[in-house]
Amino acid sequence: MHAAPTRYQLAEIGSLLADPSRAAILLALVDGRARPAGELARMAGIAPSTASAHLGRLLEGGLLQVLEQGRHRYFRVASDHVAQVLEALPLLRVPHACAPEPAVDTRPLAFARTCYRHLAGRLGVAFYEGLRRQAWIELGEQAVRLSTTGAEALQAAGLLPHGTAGQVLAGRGCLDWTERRFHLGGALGVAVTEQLVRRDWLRRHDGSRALLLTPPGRSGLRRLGIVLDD
Amino acid sequence: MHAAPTRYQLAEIGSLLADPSRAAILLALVDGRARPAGELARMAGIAPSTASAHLGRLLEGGLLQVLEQGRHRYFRVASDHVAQVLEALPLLRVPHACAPEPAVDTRPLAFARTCYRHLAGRLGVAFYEGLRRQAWIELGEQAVRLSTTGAEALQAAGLLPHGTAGQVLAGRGCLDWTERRFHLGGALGVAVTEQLVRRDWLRRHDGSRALLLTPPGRSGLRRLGIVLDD
DNA sequence: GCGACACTTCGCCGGCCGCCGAAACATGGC
DNA sequence: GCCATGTTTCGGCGGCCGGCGAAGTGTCGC
Repeated sequence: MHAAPTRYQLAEIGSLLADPSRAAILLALVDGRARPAGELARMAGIAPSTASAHLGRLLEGGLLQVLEQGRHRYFRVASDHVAQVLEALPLLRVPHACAPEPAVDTRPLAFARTCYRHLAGRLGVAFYEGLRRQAWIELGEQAVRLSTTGAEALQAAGLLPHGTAGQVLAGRGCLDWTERRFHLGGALGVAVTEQLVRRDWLRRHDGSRALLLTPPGRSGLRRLGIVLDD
Repeated sequence: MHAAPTRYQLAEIGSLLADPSRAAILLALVDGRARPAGELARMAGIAPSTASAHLGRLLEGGLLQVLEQGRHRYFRVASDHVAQVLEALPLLRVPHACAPEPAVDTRPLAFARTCYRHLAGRLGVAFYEGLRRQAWIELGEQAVRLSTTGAEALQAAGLLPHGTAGQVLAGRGCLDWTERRFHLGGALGVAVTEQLVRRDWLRRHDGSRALLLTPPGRSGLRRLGIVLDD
């Protein structure tokens, strides 16, 4: 069972986030990819020795996982939960009244990108809406499930990974910070997004979280009843 | 619009949580009550001057609000969002595999308590289930709404505050750390819980978050179709 | 008005922590 | 084996921050 949090637990988590360099490392990892220590040091703008210390603390604190491969050590966030909280935390300071400014449209990022490891941006919202309109997903308390017809449709389109036919994949609505609307997150969102990339409907834009919609992807999505307004 | 979080924003939030005394202050306030500075100093075990500095920082950082009343200053958390995140943060360290231990039943707290300012514990879960079974609430992506029949039923039972007849009160499913099931949170949960206390169906146990179910409360809830299994 | 009280501001101290460079350690390629 | 590369360990430095008590500001009650 979860105990009620103590001041020390809370402070320890806080300490892990409290340093700009550690925060930079975590933010570099929210896209879900695993990166080696040296690269993270460069991204955070600190010496490798310093980064090593930070990574050790984040590891110890359970926020990161490490994959050892020869002389490299690849780090990634320990769970979706971590990425989710990292994206939600800075919203605390905006006490609800976040004026709906029209916002500069930072093009490719606003159109399609990964949020943690699932599809976000305008395309992510359109995808989610398409699923919902056709009753391919069902909404729960804080979760989203594929309906029977939805599972069949996505399976037929090749958007579900192999061996998940019978499984119940749970997702969650994830609020988009550019669109202010929901898109599909959670394990289901990750699985579908991976398939979209694997089938080359979407292509990763290297060095960025942006995603490029390919021509076959565009027509494939249209066949699935997903409407893009541009 | 929300910008993508920067390392500095994240680090600043982290810094606010990083100190055990500040964490103690925040945890003392998660029940949603407003407390004066001196009391918080005692609860955290620090000198009033030290507490004053901490409270200033938490205020500045937007995590707390202050209500000035004469020579007292009452502090409370700035939003439900803050309390929600405070309860969720320590779960980060448990990397998902939280073994479902039978758990020591810390009696009154497990039966009924406030979580932020809404009803939680076994009674909270039963209440939520009762509403759901009778289709008095409708589930959305991350929100919960009263259905028309639900609004009528709660109104008739006197569990909605005055002047909210026409309003749409939004709630949310809130995962219970003792029950591992959902109960009713958000503005709707707070409003209903306040009415439950005001009508003396529930009574606050002073100095604790525990709530006592009174005999009229027990029969009232039974009339509402809420089943208690004890 | 004049204490009592609640809280804040100020100045000072001590410790923790992040930073780096140098050196050590490990791995892979030749 | 030997060098190049990736990463960690260690020592030392500097700054930040939390702690307190004393003094200052504001409010209530008589």
